[in-house]
Amino acid sequence: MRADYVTRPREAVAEVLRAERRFFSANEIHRALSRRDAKVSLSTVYRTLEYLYAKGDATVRRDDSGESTYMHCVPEHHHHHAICQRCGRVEDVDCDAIERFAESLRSIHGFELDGHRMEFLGRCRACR
Amino acid sequence: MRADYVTRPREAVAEVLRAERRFFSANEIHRALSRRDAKVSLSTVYRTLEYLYAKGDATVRRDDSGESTYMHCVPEHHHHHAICQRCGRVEDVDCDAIERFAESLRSIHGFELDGHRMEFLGRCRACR
DNA sequence: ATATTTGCAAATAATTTGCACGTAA
DNA sequence: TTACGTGCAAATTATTTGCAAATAT
Repeated sequence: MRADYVTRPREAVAEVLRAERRFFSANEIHRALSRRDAKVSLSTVYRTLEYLYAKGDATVRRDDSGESTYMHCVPEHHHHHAICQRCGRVEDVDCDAIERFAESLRSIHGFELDGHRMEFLGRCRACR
Repeated sequence: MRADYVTRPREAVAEVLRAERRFFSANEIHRALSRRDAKVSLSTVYRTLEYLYAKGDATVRRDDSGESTYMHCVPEHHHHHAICQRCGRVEDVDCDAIERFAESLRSIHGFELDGHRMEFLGRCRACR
């Protein structure tokens, strides 16, 4: 893993990410920083996102167009996301029932489970 | 949508897809065809996959590296996939309970649901 | 005949990499 | 000081597109 140097570009990228609870593409972050004083090269944005992800400070998600998008996060228990298709805001969805169901796959299909992934797409309360 | 001309490239791509119940990348299909007599250009493979998808004869999935992968399918009810991480074989997972849970999101989070996506990753019975 | 697909080469778009230079520790 | 991050330009990878030639109807 990369060393934990505290640098201006890293702080700048992390700040953009922390500003809103939604997924950002490398490009969005790059453009956001270009608008302000804080110019950071696109490749550094990519490297920083990778770094933050490795550190556990960000989650990744491939959107439908295949772009990687990143969201700030704090290390926490396993959960799923409800993503608003209008404002992009992300809500966490906890559900032990789903976890239990996932486990039951083993008996239903003889499927040894390593992991699972779920996403709920729709409109949040505010955007409805 | 594209017209339903029956052509050698289309038949060839569909044949590869039908041969195994797993997701194929455009490249895999292209290489598979190159090995045999049936050479088809990579761009045609892409166009054909898009065509098959539009027709409802294939499903798409972005794998973790961001590549689009396609699997042959027949029009059927909504379900989820259990994907073997070793052989790539895909099993369908039906679960009304999960559907109901997804719907309940509306009351739990005030989230108006358009759709949801789930994937189970692990080892199938044969690969365990 | 004529609409449509195909192959090829060139264009895009997202991402990665090599390397000289700047900077945090 | 010196190990490590940064910027830039070039490379890579997946995918798309324009267009003339081939083919299905």
